[in-house]
Amino acid sequence: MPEGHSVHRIARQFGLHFVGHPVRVSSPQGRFVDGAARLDGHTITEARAVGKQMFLRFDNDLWLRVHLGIYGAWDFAGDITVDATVAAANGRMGQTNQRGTVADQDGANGSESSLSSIGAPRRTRLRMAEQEKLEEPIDVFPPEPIGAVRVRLLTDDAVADLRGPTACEVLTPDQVEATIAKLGPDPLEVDAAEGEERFVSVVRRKPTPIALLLMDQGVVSGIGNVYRAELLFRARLNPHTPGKLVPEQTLRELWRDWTRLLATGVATGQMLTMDDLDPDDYRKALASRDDRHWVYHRAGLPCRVCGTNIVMEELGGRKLYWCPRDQA
DNA sequence: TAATTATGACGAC
DNA sequence: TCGTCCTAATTAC
Repeated sequence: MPEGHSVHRIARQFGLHFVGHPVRVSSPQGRFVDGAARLDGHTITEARAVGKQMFLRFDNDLWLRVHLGIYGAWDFAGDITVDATVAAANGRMGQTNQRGTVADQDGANGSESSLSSIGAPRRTRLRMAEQEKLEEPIDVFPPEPIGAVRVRLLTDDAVADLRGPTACEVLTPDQVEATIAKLGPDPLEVDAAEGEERFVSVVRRKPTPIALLLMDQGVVSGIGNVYRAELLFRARLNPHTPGKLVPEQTLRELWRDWTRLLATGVATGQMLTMDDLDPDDYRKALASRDDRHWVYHRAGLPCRVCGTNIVMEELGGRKLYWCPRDQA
């Protein structure tokens, strides 16, 4: 799935172009007709991300909860925002004048600056999932829904189509609160010190391998299989170490590193887990998933630090990648 | 054209 | 621990 960074970016897209607007809500696929009817015609008042879940609040005090699961995606079209890093990663720099709104951004460290609105309105089409992909511009607004669209949110200027979610449901405020209460801290949602204390105290009580705890959304929110593998390598921590045996200082550093990686991910739209790349390696990292990580998806390839072959094993039904030497 | 894969999570045993 | 659900892109044949 879209790990935590993507969900925050999607929530931001909704914040920019849907919050404050009345929306037509429909289910072209037909599997969310009743839910859509409860929201249709209402104005979105808030877009919020916690971990891998997004919550949209409507002015009738109902919420839409969406979890993209392993392959869900949002397709946006119309007046939407594409930031410069994503445009660059899609090889579309210099063509943005025909593609709606582009947000300027510092390339290498990904900090945001101004928004610049350029060119033809309501033309851009952007898929937001674990990656973001700029598609061919639309020629009529709104475009016909393509494929299995569970829910369509339509304003005068923008449309968002949801496909393949693992969860898409209407919730009351109490139900939203209960859902969020079950989640571990999200660095972008909680006070930094409080989040760190919650994370450390929960992990220190458990005999479970740290690799499983990092993926447990009740322990910490937003980490998926890529960030999990990369965080453990960055900490040079053996994935099988029981939570209670990980030194407290290491756990604090893990939390802070997650905070950093998440911020970078939200800023750039990419899971860039190798720091301080030179410009050439940075371009490679943007261009290819396989040049972006220390260990993820590198089974059998030499470790970038020590040259030992990266190991892949199944743990809890998911693939775990790690360096048996550096993370001994 | 079919099989495979994917950055989740849940419920039944 | 296993099966199941949701969809699309990629790879194999």
